[in-house]
Amino acid sequence: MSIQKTGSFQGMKSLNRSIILNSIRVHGMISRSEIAKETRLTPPTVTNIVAELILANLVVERRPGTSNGGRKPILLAINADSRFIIGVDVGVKKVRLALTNLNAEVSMRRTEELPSGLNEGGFLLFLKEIVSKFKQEIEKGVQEKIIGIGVAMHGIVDHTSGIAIHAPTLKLENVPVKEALEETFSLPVRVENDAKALALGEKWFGVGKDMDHFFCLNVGEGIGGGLVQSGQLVHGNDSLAGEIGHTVVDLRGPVCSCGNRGCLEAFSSGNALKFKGKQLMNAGKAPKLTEKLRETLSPISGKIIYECAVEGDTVSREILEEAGEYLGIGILNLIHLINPQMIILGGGVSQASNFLLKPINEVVSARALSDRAKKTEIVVSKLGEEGSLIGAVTLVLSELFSHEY
Amino acid sequence: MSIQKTGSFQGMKSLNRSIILNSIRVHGMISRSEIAKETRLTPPTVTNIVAELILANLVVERRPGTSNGGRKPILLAINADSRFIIGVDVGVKKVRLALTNLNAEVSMRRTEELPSGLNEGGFLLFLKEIVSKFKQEIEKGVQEKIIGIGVAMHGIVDHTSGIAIHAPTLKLENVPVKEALEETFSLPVRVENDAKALALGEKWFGVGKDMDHFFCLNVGEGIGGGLVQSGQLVHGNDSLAGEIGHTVVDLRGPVCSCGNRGCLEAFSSGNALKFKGKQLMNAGKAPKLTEKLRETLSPISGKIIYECAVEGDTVSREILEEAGEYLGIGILNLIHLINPQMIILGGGVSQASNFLLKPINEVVSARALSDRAKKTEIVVSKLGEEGSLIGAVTLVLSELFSHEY
DNA sequence: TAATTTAATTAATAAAGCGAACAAAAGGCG
DNA sequence: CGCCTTTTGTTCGCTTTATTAATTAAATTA
Repeated sequence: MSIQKTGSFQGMKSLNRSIILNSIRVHGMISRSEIAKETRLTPPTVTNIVAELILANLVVERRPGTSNGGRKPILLAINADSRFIIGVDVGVKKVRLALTNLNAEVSMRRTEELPSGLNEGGFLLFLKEIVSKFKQEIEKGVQEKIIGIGVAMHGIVDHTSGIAIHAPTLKLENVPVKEALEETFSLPVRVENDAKALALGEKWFGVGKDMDHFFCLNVGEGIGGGLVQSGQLVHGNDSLAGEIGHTVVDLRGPVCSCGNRGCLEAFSSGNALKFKGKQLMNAGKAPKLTEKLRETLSPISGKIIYECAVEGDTVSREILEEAGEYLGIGILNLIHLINPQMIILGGGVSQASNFLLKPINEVVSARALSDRAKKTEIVVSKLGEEGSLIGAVTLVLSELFSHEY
Repeated sequence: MSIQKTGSFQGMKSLNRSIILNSIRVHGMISRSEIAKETRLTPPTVTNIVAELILANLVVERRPGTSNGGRKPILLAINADSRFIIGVDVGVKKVRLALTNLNAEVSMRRTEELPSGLNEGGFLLFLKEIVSKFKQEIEKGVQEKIIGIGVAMHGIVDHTSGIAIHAPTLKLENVPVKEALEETFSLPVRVENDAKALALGEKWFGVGKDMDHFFCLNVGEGIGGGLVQSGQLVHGNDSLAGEIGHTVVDLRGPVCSCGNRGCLEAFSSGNALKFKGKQLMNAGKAPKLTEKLRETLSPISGKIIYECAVEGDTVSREILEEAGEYLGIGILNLIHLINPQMIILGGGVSQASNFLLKPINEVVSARALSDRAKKTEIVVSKLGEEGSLIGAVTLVLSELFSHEY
C-alpha cells in the first residue's frame, strides 16, 4: 500500500487553497461570495485564503461585477502574467518549445529539428542547448517569472522520476530528463508521455474541461492515448496505461510495428494509412493517389491520402473510412472497459476527423452494449498541433494549482 | 465538475481516523507507536483517535507485544465481533446470503433459489422476504449488532442510488434495491454490480490486498470484471466500467449474446464453452464428452468440459486452452489500456485455472509491448464461490472504515 | 538497583476553520 | 433625497484538532 497523506492543518489549508484557486481558474472571473457558495467553504475562509493568494500575486481583483440587489461583487481572476512556464514537446523528428503564462497562452514559440541518431547523452545535451537558447531569447522581466519546465515526450515516461524509460523511435532508453534539466536550469521540471500530457491539456484547456472521465487518443504516426478518471491522469502500475494503439482489434489482422498481429495501430495510424495507400497503388488501384504523388513530388503519407479524400477520391476516402471503423472498435473496447464520458480525438489525424467520426460513431452506436454507452461523446480536440505542448505546460501548472503545492 | 470536499476539522479527523483504522485492519495487530511510525501521524494524535475507536467498540487492546528493548507495546486489533453485516449475492439462478463480522468471517449462510420470471415488484418482494427470514434466524444479541446490508448483483448497478438499472438475464430494469431494503430494515444498504463487488472483496480480503492497481475478472456463464485504480473501485461515467466480456477480440468471431460479433464472452465464457462443446459433439468430434453426458445424465456445461479435461480428454483440454488464449487477448488489451499490476481470475471458471493460466500467460508474454507489461501477475482468486458475497459485505465495511464515515 | 530505551499519555501551544456580528456598498422605495 | 433592505466582504472570538515538549509507565540491560 502506498504512503497516505495524513490530515493536518497544512493539508487542510492546502486543499482549500487549491479548491479556491481552481474555482477561480475554471470560472475565469468570480467573486468571493460566489466561491463560498460553490465550494461550500465559509466566507471568512475564502477571504483569508484569497488574501494570501493576492499577496502571492497569483490572484488579482478585477472590475466589480453586476449587483444582485446589493453590494457589487469584486471579481477575482488568476493573475495570468505573474508567472510563466516553458513547455517542451519532444516528437520523433522535431522539438517544439513554447513560453506561456498561467492561462497557457503562448507568447513565444520555436520548433527545432531533432537530429537523428543521438544517444542518451547527446540527446540530453541537445535538449539542454535548445531550451537554454530559447530561454535566453525571453525578455529579462519575464525570464525571472518562469516557474518551471514541462516536457511532453514520445515513448514511455516515468512521471515521478522524470525518466524517459523507453522511446522506441528515437532509440533511447532511461534518459534522466528531469534530473538533467533541473540541474541545468535550477527550475522544477515535470516530464510526461506526450499522449498523457495531451489528455491533461484537454482536461485543463480543451474540450475535456468539464469532464471527469475521458480518454484522449493521440493518433499520429502511431497511436497513443491518455486516460483521465475522476479528473486525474491514470498512469497504471508502470506508467504504461493508455497504450490503446497496441490493443488487438482483429487477431488475424496485419503485423504491427510492435511485432504482433492485429493491433489498432496497424489499422488506423498514420503509418497504417501510408502502408495501405502504398499497397493499393502498387496494385494499381489508387490512380488519384499515384497522380497526386507525381504532381507534388512528395512521398506517400497520411496527409496526402487525406488531401486526396478531400478532393473527392473514393479510394482515399475508403482508406480513411476503414481506419475509422477499426478506430471505432478500439474505442468500443475502451468504452466497455472504462466507460468514459467522452472520447477526444487528437494528434495529426484529427484533421481528417470529418472522414473518421462517421464510421467511428457508426461502429460505437451499432455495437455498444447499452444505450448509455452508445451515447459516449466522441469529439475532436481543439488544441490542434500544439496539444501536447499545452499539456507539457499544464504539467507544471497543475502542481502550482494542486493540493500538494 | 463534481462537488469537492473541503478541508475542515471534521474532515481532517475523519481522514486520520480512517488511516488508523485501516492500518490496524491491514496489520491485524499493531501498537500505537507502530501506527504512528507507519502513518506519520504523531503519537498523541494516534492515542486520541484510538481512544475514541476503543470507546466506539471498533478497536480493542489485545495482549502486549514483544519488547524492542523498552516498554512492551500494547497490540491493538479490530474488534471483529462488535458489528455484523448481512451480505447478499443475487445471481442468475440463486441468491446467497451470509452473516459476517468486521473481518468478513462468515458465521451463517443460506442459499435460496431465485424463482424465474419475477417482475420488478415481485423480485423486491422476494428479496425482502428472504433477507427478513435470514435475519430472524440470527440470534438476538448479534441481530442488534448488524450495521448494514451489502448487495452484489448481476447486471448494471448504479451504486450511488442503489438501483439495479439493467439485469438482462433476470429481465429486470430499474429496480430500487437500496431504497426498498433500507425502508424495510432501517439499515444502510449498499448495492453494487457483482464483478465490482468481487474486485472490492479481493482488495480487502483476497489476493489484491496489497495491490493498488488491478483488474478482477469474473468468468462464469458470462464474463464481467471490476477495476481497481489507486486502491479505488472504478465505476466510469455510468457505472458501466469493467465490461471486459464485451470487448472485441476478433472482429470475425462468433456472434455473442449481446448481438455483436467477436466479443470475449463469445469465446471464453461458460456459455461459450458449452456452445463449443455442443458443436464438437454434434460433429462427432468429442467422444469422451458424449460418453460423459450419457453416464451422468446431465446437460452439457462448462463444468462437465472441465471434468473431462481433468480426466485427460484432449478435446476438452483444447476447448479450455482456446478459451484461455482468447482470455489472454482480452487481458492483453486490458493491460495495454490500464496497465494493472495484477489480473485476478475469479468466478466459476477459476476452478479450471490449471488449464487456463498457461495459455493466458503465453499470450500475454508473447504479445505484451514491454517487459514490464509482460510481468503483469495473473493469479486466481482465493475467495472462491463466495467472492462476490464477501465483496457485498465489503461494500458496507468500506464505508465504516472510510474517510466519509 | 540504576540507567537506558521504548511506549503511551498529558499539558501547553498553535493552526485554521466556524459562527455571529459588523461594515461596506448597492439598489429600492417612499 | 434619505432610509431600509439586500448582498458582499471582513473582523473577532470560539472551537476543533494536530503538534511539540515534557512526563509517566514499563520494559530491558548493565
